[in-house]
Amino acid sequence: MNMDNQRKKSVGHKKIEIKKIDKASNRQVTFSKRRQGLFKKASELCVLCDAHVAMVVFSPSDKLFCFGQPNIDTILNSYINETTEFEDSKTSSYEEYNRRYEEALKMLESEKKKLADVQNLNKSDWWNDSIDDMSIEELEQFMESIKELKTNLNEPMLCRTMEFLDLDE
Amino acid sequence: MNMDNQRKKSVGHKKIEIKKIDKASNRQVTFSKRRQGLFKKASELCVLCDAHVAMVVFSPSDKLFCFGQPNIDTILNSYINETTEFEDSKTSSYEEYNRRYEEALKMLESEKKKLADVQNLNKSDWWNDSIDDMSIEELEQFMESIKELKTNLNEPMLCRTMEFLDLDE
DNA sequence: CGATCTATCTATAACTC
DNA sequence: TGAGTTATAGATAGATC
Repeated sequence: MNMDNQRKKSVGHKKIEIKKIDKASNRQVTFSKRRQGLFKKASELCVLCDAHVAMVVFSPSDKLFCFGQPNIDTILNSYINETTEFEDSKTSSYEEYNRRYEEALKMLESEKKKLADVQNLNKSDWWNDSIDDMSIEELEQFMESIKELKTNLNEPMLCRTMEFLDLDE
Repeated sequence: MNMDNQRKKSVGHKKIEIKKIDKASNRQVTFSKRRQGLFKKASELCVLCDAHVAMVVFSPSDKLFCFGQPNIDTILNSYINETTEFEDSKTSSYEEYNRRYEEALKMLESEKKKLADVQNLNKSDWWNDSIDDMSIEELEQFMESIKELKTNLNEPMLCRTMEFLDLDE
């Protein structure tokens, strides 16, 4: 059965016991490979099943890896909201403060982002941005904008707009 | 090679394409199985490599599943500390968390206020403004905007834009 | 390190009960 | 539905470069 062991380039992978890998170098290699695999599985789960996954991984050497589909912070936010809803008064104060702190931070981040967005929008440079950078939602909103704008346009303006859209190139 | 197909109890698993599973029941089944598999892999990674993993999963029907080794909140907290600029990530006292929570709340309030101000300042989103209020220069600039925008629009978007401008009323 | 290889092990798609 | 079965697809341990 293994008479030709001598010509095998590799023994293939052996069954391993699930316990901490002793040798640090091996542990690091295995971590890299399996972390990759884990993220791949997570992304497949998202695509196949329309699920949302957020994952935070600290390596043996405490390096940070994240995965988030569609967006890690959004999902963590949902998680925090969902869990704080239930366990309002029965969690320990420590955990409770942790949660509320996290929540506040997340909201802070989100508010900052909104602020940045608004300020950006008002830089009056929006028309120079490539639409390639727009998300679906942004595009939808953009279409809505165009539509509403139209109702505000007077006749001459509309004509000129049409011209521009139609003519060059 | 497959002469005894008729006695196979199962065809085994077929290669599948990674795209959203159409049939909802299949999607749910696949979700359950793969979610289990994902959590198992995560736990193996933790044990084998001494890693820390936190995972939050929302099913297609938005049911929540969590995984955390050693503890999901601890890890998420580390993640938040790591990704935010706060430097003292190893404080752990109750008072410290409380202080930071209050601090975050204050910042949150301030950010919200700024946001409100900015939005107020620009109150009307531009597309809701009547063009009656625009100066000649603004109108010229607006036309230039439309023109430049057009060069950035892809075909489908342009069509939809034209539709909107053309259709109603 | 990190990429590649390959024999094996493991996860799982389709099926049955 | 949920749990079990089977054969195949996919992940990966150990080696090599």
